[in-house]
Amino acid sequence: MLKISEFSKLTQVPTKTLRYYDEIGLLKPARIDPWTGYRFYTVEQLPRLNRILALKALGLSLDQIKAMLDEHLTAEQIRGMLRLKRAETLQRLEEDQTRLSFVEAKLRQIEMEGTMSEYEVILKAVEPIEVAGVRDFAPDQAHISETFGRMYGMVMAEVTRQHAAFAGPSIALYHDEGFPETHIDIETTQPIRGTFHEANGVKGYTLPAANLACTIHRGSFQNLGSAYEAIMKWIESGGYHIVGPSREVYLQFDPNADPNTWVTEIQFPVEKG
Amino acid sequence: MLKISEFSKLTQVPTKTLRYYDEIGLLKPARIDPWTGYRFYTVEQLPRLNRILALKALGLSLDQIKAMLDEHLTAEQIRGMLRLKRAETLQRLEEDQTRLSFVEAKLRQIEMEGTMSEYEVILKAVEPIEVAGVRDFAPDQAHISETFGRMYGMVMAEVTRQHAAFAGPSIALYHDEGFPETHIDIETTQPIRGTFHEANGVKGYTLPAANLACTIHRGSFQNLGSAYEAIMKWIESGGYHIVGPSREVYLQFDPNADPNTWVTEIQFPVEKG
DNA sequence: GGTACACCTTCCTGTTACAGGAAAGTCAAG
DNA sequence: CTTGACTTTCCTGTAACAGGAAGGTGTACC
Repeated sequence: MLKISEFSKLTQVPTKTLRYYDEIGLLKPARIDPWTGYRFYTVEQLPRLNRILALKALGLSLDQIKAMLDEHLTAEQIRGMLRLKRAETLQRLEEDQTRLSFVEAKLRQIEMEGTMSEYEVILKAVEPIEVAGVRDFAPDQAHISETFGRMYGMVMAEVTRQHAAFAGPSIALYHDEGFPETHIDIETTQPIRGTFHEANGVKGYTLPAANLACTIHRGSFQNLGSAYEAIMKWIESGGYHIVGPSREVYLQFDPNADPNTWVTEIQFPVEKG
Repeated sequence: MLKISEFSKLTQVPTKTLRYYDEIGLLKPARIDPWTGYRFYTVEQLPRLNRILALKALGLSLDQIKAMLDEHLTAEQIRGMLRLKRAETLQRLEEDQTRLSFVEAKLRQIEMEGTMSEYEVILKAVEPIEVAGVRDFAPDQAHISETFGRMYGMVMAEVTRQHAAFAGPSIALYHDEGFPETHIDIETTQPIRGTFHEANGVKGYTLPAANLACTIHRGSFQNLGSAYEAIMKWIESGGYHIVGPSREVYLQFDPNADPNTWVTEIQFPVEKG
């Protein structure tokens, strides 16, 4: 018969933990003095405690351990729990690996620039988006904004004509990889709710679901470049690659207002590996 | 001005989380209607939220993020936090790797044997232990127990003669690697408290601190073999290796009692890699 | 026999980053 | 005016304990 502190010294398990295991019924003392309430353990309880510690080292929860020890599960059930745990561990492993490369990238960046970056890139999964839109070529970089305006006007006219309800800020897509000088393949869309019929060159369709690497840019479009750079760096340092056209979401855009009030989100569909 | 659910849809962050961030002062709404209490956000707050999410993705706590954003730390402090996080992540990564190999080993074992094993092996770190002991050779396997008895008698006699206080169950050490047939290098020790002077062939010294792979065996010493096997398998599957003599701790041993009551812990000092 | 000190008990709080849900007030559409 | 979608605050629960308070116990020592 060992007092709790003796058992604790023997097993390296703190008394707090032993009392907790008693409380949740995972490891009851061999005897409890009914008068003083003192807990007494025996060396015969060591194998059980060892089993508990071993299963805990595998990452199982105390609830699971209790089930494994007390409700003598079938081998199949135990296999199931272990397979699940294996999958979880594997996933956490991969997450931690990307986390590690991001931390290291951020460290390098701070070493270089001496400060936190202006743009923070995050990954988000978006659902498919129903839109009305047009896709066309801008003749060259100098006429992008003009072409855009024309395309956007077409979309707006048709959306209002069909009384379609807006379902969020408008989104532009850039289908080229890189930044070609001429024949720039761009697309202007407006998310809508409800049905939409193709008319006057404006089509109704759905932007696919995607995992997007995103960042937010504030101010005029002239300085979008560094936002794009930040995303590129992020994609590279996380081991991702681009799997579709980039998007620009015009969260706040009024051509008549001060460009400093404009807010744009830049998004690149990416995949791991 | 966006209501909380609109901001939530825009950012993919649940309203619960936004309210929580408000509560802890991490992201206050741009305006709170003083009459209704409704929270209102603006797109200008997106960059801050993005920064929060990006830092969270690096594994930083909300407290740390708050400090980074609000108490504009020096670049040096930020570097420190990131370096710490890098170290933590790296460690978790390694832990998860060994955890994964253990889970896989256990899975294989269950596939083979169809049940949980009798012996569970755990790793524990032990402090140095002051002992009185003798080391000698047993002529062959058949005379181990006899030699042991003689050595143990010597130790006990000298410990009681010097009035040294016992400090735990006695420990045997096996210095050979493998199991030689003759000239077996064994050591018998008794942990004690206080000073001890070498006399009659019994020395006082200290067993070194170590990381030990341990398991508990119940019953007579004849069946110790499978306990040793279990530890060996564990050591191999975890990528450890043996770095010193194995120990047997006689937690409960009375030669006159039923051997089924005996409890022995087997320990191998190990290191990673 | 008293006392100091180590040890034991129960009970309460705090940890992290929210999730679930109840009760009650608010807003816009039909 | 009603309905339904939203909003608020507040309470509880999560996992596995750690820290500490208040009060009872055991024993060694003077």
